[in-house]
Amino acid sequence: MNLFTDIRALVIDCLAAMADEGALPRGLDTAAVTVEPPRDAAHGDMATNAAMVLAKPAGLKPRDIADALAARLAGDPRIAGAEVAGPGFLNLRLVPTAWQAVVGAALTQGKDFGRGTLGAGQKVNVEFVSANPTGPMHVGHTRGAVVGDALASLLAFAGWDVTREYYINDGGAQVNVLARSAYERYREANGLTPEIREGLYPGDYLVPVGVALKDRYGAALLDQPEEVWLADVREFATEAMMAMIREDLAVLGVTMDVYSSEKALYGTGQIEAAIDELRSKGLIYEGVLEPPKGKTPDDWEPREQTLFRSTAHGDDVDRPVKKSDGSWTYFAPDIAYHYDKVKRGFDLLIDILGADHGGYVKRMKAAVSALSGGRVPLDIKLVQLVKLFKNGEPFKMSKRAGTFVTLRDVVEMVGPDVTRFVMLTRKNDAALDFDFDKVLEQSRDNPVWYVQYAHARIASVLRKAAEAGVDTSDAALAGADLATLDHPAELALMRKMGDWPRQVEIAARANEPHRIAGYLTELAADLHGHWNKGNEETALRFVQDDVAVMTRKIALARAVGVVISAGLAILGVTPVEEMR
RNA sequence: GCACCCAUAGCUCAGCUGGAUAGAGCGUUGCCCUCCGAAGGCAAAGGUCAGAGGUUCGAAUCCUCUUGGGUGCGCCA
Repeated sequence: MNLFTDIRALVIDCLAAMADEGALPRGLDTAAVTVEPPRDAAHGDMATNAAMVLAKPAGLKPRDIADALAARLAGDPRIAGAEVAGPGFLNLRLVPTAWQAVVGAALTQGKDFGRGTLGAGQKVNVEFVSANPTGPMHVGHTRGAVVGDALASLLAFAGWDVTREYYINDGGAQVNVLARSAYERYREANGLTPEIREGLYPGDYLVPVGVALKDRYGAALLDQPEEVWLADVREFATEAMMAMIREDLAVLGVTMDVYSSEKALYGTGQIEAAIDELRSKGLIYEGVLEPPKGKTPDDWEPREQTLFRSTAHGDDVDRPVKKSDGSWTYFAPDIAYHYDKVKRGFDLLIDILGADHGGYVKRMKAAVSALSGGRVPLDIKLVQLVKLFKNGEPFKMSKRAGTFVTLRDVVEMVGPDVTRFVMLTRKNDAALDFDFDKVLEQSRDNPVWYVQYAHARIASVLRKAAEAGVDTSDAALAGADLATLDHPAELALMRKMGDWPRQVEIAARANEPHRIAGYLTELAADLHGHWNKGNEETALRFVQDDVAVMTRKIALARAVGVVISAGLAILGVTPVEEMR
């Protein structure tokens, strides 16, 4: 149930009825009509802009439309009052039972409360992490992983058919570097001194890979030329890295539906097919690119290349798909990969990338636009970097070459729940400060703690109520008589809960899971505020002497708890029953 | 040089994809605190939404330009 869409539908119905009676012209476009909570709660429960939006096309004064609409809306049993305000806003007040029904809905629907139909079952592919399989995941990947996973959950909750996907960059030069690095560790495992030359990966996470290589090959690969061992070692090392990455993701609570391999695109004709598809649309040609103005590389020389006419689909310059030696650029397999996603029938593609890939956005959108004939939108979310702090001081791990702050480090220090929540407190395109101490702090300004504390408090009163003989099952609470739950503070809390389905929709529409974290923080603040009011006004407390009274109060508390846990579920955070 | 992102209270940030008097937290100031669960509560002060134009009934939000920061710019992915 979404009270806001319900009331909006009512408004639209009333407008249609007014048109039938000649009070409004027929055929007005009502798409811009909104029903939202007013900025100032004193204005009422909901506000609609209908009169202002329609005034011009209808050739009427906003005031006149608003008056007529108000009169008509007042006839609905859910509407307790409708008054015109400001430039033509129509402020609505709902009868208490309308809000009390939100509590009932939360209790009956449980974790499904707020689930929406915005996605209408359409297929969306969320590609995220896609870290090179050359080492453990670091903090930057962590944020991408969390944002992608939460976005996927959010879209699923909003009615999309979601696929979580990881693209393994196992086809480029960097996996050869990995192989050479692993080979040195293999030599080391055989008692030789490794030669970690400049440009190789020095991290000691490859030491066990070297040992494993020795277990498999013994000394057979020693003193052999690279041609002999490169492919085998590369495959072995890549698999080892992917196993490690999967474990890292598991630690964070992320499970992918599909792992796609770049390497698998080579030699199968898929890249050629994708480029041919573009060629058939006249978007592939041989040409020479201009050097970028103001920053000409030292070794620049004009070169004829195979180019994709991405400018025909909104890019700034055309992009090469083949290197000068005739091999594919990294862009070519990416085109093929996205072509594959289009062919798999997705209605929407989302890529989560690091902000350093910003220059990549336009060309990829151009490619998807061209390959899908404009059918499939590609939304690319750039995730900004995470700045680590410890006690307010910038935090760096030991300077030893090859060591950096890994996903594993972060999760081991603060736990997956805190990691995830904090990563979702900022919009993806803004840099995030992550302070190892502050995220564990038990205080008002730590949103993780604040939201969890609210949930724990609710769990606490539920336990108390159960001890006092209240049946605290959701089914029983849903049957409580809520009619007397009409204190302004209680109704305010219900209004906040009633906004939950709407927040889900807003967040899903914008592909912005961080909004869920923001909403939960607000809901927690309201719960705590309500709790504090109970200190003065005992009638507002959840725990009451009279069992019947307590049952209704507990129903309200539990309903808030349901919304918090539904929200946390989207973020992938486990709600706690008690604070320790 | 070009492209993309960012700029909101002293600090850290929200801000419903155009709505009413721009909101929280921290910090500051002043009161109150044996209260279901302690890790506080209430209130006040604090703003040229970087700047200038424009679109609109209405702009922090959209467009243009300027300033200041970040990222990227053929044969790396």
